[in-house]
Amino acid sequence: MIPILENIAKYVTLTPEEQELFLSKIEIRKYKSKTVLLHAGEIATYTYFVNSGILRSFSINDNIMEHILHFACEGWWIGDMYSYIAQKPGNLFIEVIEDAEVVLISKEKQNQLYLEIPKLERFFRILSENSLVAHQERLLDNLSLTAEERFEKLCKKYPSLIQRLPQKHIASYIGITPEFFSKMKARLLKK
Amino acid sequence: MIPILENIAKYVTLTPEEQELFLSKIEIRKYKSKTVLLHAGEIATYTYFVNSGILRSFSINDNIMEHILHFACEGWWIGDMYSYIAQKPGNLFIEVIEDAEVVLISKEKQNQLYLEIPKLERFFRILSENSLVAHQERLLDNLSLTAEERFEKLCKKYPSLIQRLPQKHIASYIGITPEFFSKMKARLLKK
DNA sequence: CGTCTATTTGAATGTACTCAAAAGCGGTGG
DNA sequence: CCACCGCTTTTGAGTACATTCAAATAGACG
Repeated sequence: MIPILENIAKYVTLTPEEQELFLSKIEIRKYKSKTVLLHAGEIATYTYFVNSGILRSFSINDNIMEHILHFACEGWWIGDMYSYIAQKPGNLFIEVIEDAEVVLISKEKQNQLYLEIPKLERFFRILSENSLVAHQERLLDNLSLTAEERFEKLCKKYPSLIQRLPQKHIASYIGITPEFFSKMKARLLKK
Repeated sequence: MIPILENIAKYVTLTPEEQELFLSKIEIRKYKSKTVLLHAGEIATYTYFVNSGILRSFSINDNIMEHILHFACEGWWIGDMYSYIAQKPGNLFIEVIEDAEVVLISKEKQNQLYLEIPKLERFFRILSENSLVAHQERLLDNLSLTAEERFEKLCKKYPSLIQRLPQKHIASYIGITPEFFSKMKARLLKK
């Protein structure tokens, strides 16, 4: 079974014809690690679904510090939502962390799909709602937990993903410097 | 014009009949300041749209510290999205900050509306997407900016709302203690 | 094998927190 | 109308969590 159709099937049921139509609108591409699919300042043309590998989205402030918004491995969606929906230059980079096979949906094709398969409107509504809930939780975690607690929570939530990420990226995701992350880790191991 | 219909009209066009149907599914209630519309631990039955006044959503950790997720004044939506979509006990409180008139939509009625007026599926998709973008930006702000910068950004973004909020709530929203907020404010005034 | 990047370690620093106490303010009842 | 009570805001001292900068070490990859 095609992963992206499985993903859609979690929330809405497409007929075989609809599935065919959907597949005719998407592209599948492979990317090597470190490839940048979207640069800050560009207008996002695509939303991405990951078949294999890992992607990340991040912003850079003062041309120095990277801050990771999101990771996406197998079965996850990723993109610069702001730029994609507003069709204005965004602040996010989308980059490959681990060699990846990615499904691309263009804004244009997605709008066609909304009209041709109204069920997809529901699907992407549910997707947005779930993502919103996750971001709200993460926001509250950042407001209320220490770096150590945020790290432990992340480990419990995505144990297998953590092991595939360089720790500077984990540090960036939970909002601390790589140096502090290293010290924190040493402290945790002593327990 | 009825505010909530105006809000919907921003993104989708309802026929007069659809508007009537929509209005038949909602409730309008008035609440005094400090009323709690939803307690943590309860299952959220409603999503709220604010006609007048101000509401806030927040969580409490360790039974001590409050952390504000969201404010909503005239024309804004608010609720415990997690609890509402999962229909499980949530972690958020929804409370009135300033005497308010609120439109309530129940989960049940909303599901009916999705079937009766598919355009609303689109409307709430767009609403979720916009909210997601706002939360992503706030998350990145919390990762990359100092409390002072977050405060200045908030002031620029919602100048009129700020003036209606007690500063302990602003402090909580940007993720600092009321004491530190007070000191920070004194520092900013000296400039 | 060498180069480049990631991680570790340490010292000094900064941002924000905790606790405590005082001052300010707002609403309520007498 | 004012006095009081409770809550919010301010101020200060001491502390904790996390950063910066620098340098050493370890790892990854061509």
